[in-house]
Order: sequence, then structure tokens, then C-alpha cells
Amino acid sequence: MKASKMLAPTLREVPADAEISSHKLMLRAGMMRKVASGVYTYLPLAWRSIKKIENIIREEMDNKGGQELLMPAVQPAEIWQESGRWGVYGAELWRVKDRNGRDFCLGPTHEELISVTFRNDVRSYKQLPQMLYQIQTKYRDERRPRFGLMRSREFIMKDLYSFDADEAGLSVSYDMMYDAYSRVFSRCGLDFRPVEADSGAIGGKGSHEFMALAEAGESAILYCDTCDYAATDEIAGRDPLPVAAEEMLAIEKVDTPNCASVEEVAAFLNVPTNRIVKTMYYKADEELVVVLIRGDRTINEIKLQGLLGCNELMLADNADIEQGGSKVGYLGPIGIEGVKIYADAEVPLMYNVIVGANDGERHLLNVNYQRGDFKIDQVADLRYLEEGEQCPHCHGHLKMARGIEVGQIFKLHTKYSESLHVYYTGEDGVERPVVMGCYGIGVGRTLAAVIEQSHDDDGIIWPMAVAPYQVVVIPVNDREEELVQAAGKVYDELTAAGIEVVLDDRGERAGVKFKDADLIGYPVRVTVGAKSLARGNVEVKIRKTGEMLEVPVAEIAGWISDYVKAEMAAK
RNA sequence: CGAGGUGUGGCUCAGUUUGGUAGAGCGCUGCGUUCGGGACGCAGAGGCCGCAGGUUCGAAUCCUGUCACCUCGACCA
Repeated sequence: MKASKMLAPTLREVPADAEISSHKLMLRAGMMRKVASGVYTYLPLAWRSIKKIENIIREEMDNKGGQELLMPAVQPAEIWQESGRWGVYGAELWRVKDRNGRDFCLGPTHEELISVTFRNDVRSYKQLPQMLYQIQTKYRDERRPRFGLMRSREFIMKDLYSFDADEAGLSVSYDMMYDAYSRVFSRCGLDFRPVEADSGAIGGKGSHEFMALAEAGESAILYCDTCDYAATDEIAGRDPLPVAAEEMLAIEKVDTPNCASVEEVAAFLNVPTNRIVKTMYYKADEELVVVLIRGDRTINEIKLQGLLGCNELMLADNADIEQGGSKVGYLGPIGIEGVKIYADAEVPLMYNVIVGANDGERHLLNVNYQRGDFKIDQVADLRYLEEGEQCPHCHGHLKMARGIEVGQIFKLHTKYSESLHVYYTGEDGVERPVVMGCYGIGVGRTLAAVIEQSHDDDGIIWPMAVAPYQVVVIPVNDREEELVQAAGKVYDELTAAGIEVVLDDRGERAGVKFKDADLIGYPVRVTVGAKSLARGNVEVKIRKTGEMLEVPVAEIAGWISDYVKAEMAAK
């Protein structure tokens, strides 16, 4: 490729709407341009990298027996109504109508469509297992698109669906995908961790997220400093630690004026916040529920939503709560009737706790669940874990990190096969629901994560495997015929050797070319200058190390071929 | 969804308070000088001042509406 012909419009200044490094650099390096909020055009450089990532994914999926197909992005509402998700998916589902007013959506994912496709053509155990995948543009009308490709409304995703006869088969498929995903992200040069995850709106039990570690990441993860436990903070859970028994004292009602928060109550009564139990009212699909949790803990609403199995969960309005002397800030579990009470696992183990009195600005001291002072309908792990806590699996301690979710794998079990009637006939002649799994990779997000993890002040530092081009050749001065000729010859030789190379033949000064080379992030730069050429050499600069060396012109193609091969094999 | 902010040439922004008919730097075109880390001089091109309506002799500037984009927040009793 000749730089003079390449559409790679680099910018000296950063467009005002970019916040994080990967977004800024992709705009500055001339890789993408915004079309609308969360909708982008991928310019040639970005597209080359995306295709490389896609091909890595293809190879790894195919290696596990995956078959590529392509489903439409436009999907009829009927299949979403059939699975029940037309109603529950919410505003994120990008709904459109055709000219006749018929409802469609732009697919955010394809469980429905693959199931419908599969059920018509697969009827026998003899056809199982199967793994089908596609790499395709997905649509999610995010309430808040952000950070370029990190959270966009139109994005490229690889989605694979596994179909097995039974749970054992699903486990095999799941483990294969776990392995394939690890290989994909390693090959892309990412520093990542698979973490235990919640299965969210997709449904089903058993899920891992693949998190690329990065400060700019939108998700928090917890990992153990001793064992290999790692989980998103939405799912990380542990059994409560044992509590030393205490003598249960008599309940006492005290005035606590102007103490509507746990901190204020604790300060007023001069006790630690972990002696208090918070009483929270939630509205779960219009049903009012109460949740009890230790005063210094935070309710994890994703866990709560999972427990309740509701579609919508939000804190109740004050008006729904404040009846008969109850007041927000002074709520307690004693005397609640007609509302289900859920409690975090730590609560029933506590002694002599402080709770709101449901009576003006007063609290109760020395309340004991174990004495029967109040009731709990269901106990469950409902809180966020905190940094520094003991690991749920060992004696190590938890640390927190931020990550970019580049992939997630789910065991769907029979959730969709039952609702969408994907059944097969077993060897014994009995019809059973197919056991499914689904597995996604955000391709653009993977690209953004690579840049987020691998850049410096000057620009992108591409891992060889996903670099748009492997090498740039720069004649230092375009008016010296000898240099131009030598650079052209190097370019031809590298091209002939199968190297992906750009010749910077633009009539720019050397400084401009060097700046652009660093910004675009070619892993290797070959500089053809008068001094070294007089010695029969060209200069090689390695982007990621900054290392410079001279290589004889006659050996350059071989040298670069070896280097590229070594780098591709390294990760 | 709620709150705040911003829309002026391809990019970054000034001008709006105090209405008088549009500017700078970068980028782009041409010529010349330069030429190993974003050179310099000269001459140019390029703007429905987001859009619609209103006030006014006159609106980028004031008023109303609208759209787009950005940021923050997601409520702990």
C-alpha cells in the first residue's frame, strides 16, 4: 500500500467528543469517524484490524467444530413475542416497523432466530451436538452510548450457539468455548481474565465474562490475591463469616432525631455502622418487597433481581412506604405485614442490632432475629463484596480491578428451547428440549480494548497479530532519488515476501511521517536514510520497545519476515 | 429517564454579556525557500453561525420552539 493513496486521515488535534485513549487514538489515527451517537464508519485501517480479529475468531471457532452462517439483522417481532422477550427487553431493543406497520427489531442478539432456524431442521439426537456461529452487526439502542467502540449502538459481534442433547453435552461445549475464547484473546494480545458472571437478561445459569483489564473499563471485577477466583462484582458471593454469640438484650426504643442515614444513626448512637440493619423497600414489577442488609453493606440489585425473578426492580417511592408512622430513614422489619421480607445472609446471624422503629424519628436497639423479634421470608446473598474481604474460596483477600467485557459465555440450558419449542427425538424415541449455550465476542470492543491496553503518548502500539499493517517503509527525503529508489525496492521485496507493508511516499517531511507512523502504530518502521544507506543499511525501529538497529539492505526482507513470524507466534 | 453543557469552514476554538452583516490556529490549493521528529514566507479556496419561527431598520449575538451532540446521575432508608 502506498501511503499517498491510503485513506488514513490522521488528526493533530483530538476531536472534542472523545474521552478515553482508545477512542481518541482511533479518531486521531484516521481509523474511524462518527456518523451518529454510537454509530461509526470504520475507515480502512480499522477495518483491516477488525478483519484480522474476526479471522482469529473464525479459526478458533472452526477449530472447535463451529460452523459459520449468517442470519439477518432484521427480525420479526413474532419470534421475540414467542420467547417473551419482546415485552421484557425494554427500550434497548431497537424496534422498527415496515411499510405495512408490522413490527420488527434490529437484532441485539440471536437466540430467538437461531432457535427458530434450528427447530425446523434438526429433529434427531443423531444431528446433535451442533455449534453454529456468525459474525454480524448487532443493534442495541443504549441509553447512553459512550467511549467510541466501547459502548456503541451498532457493533460487530461474533455469536455462537451450541445445541446439545443433555447437560453433560452442554458442559463439553461450554468448556470448549471457554478454551477457544482464551485462545482468541491471547492471540489478540490482550491481558484478560475470565470471571464468573451473572447471566443477566440472556438468562440461564452458568456464565463467564472475559474481561480485558483496563482502567477505562466499565465493569468492576473482584479477584483473589491467592487463588484463581475471579468474578464480576455483580455475582461475587460468599457465605457469611460466623459471628460470636452475644447475650440477647431487651429491646429498647430511642429517639434518633435527624438521623435518616445509617452514618448519622451510627454517629448519634456512637456505634459502628455494622451494628445497624438497613430496611429497604423495593418495587419488583409493581410488587412491594422489603430487603434487610447490614448497615455498612450495599445491596447488589442484580443479585436481588435474580432472586426475585422480576423484570424491573427499583427502590420504592416514599409515598408507597410512609404509612402509619413509618418514615424513610426510620424503617425497620418489626411489624411489617403483607410484604415479603428478604434478607442478606449476614442479617440473621447478627445479635442486638439497631433497626428503624417504624414510629417517627426513632430506632430500636437490641433487636434479635434469633429470638424471633422479626421474620424473614427468604435469606440469600444479596450484597456487593468489598475489596480486602476474605476470598470466598480460600484464605486470600479480594482485590478489585476494572475491565472491559470483551466476551461472555452462557449456559442457557433449556430456557429458549422450551419457550421456542426446540425439541429433538432421543434414541429412546422420547422428545426432549435441546440444551443450549450461547457465546459472544464484541469484535469492535476487542479492538478498542487492545488499543486501551497498548498505547503511549505518541499513539497506538499494535500487537503484530491485529496490526492493520505490519511494517511502514519511510524514505527520509522524497527528493533524493537514491533514497526513493531504495525505499521502493525494500517495499517491493517486503511485499513479495508476503509482509503487509505501507510505503510512505507522501511528499511530507520526515518528521510528519515519523509522527504518523507512531500514531498509527505500525509494529515495525523501516527508515531509508542517506547515512545508513551509504553503509549499505536501512534502519529498523520496533514500535513497542523503541529499539533501533541497522540491517543490511540485502537482508531486510528476511529479517522482517523472521521478526513478524516470531511476533505472531509470541502471543 | 432526570440534571447540566455545547452547536460558528475538514479539526480545535474566539466572537454572543453591550445587535451593525464572521475571525484565529491547524488542515486544504498554488508558488518559492526548507528537508531525519508535526518547517517558513507569500497568494488563495472554503462558512445555510444546528434548524424553524419571532423581535428589530438590522440578529451568530435578544426571545420562543425544536433537533443534534457531549458530560454527570442513576435512588442505600
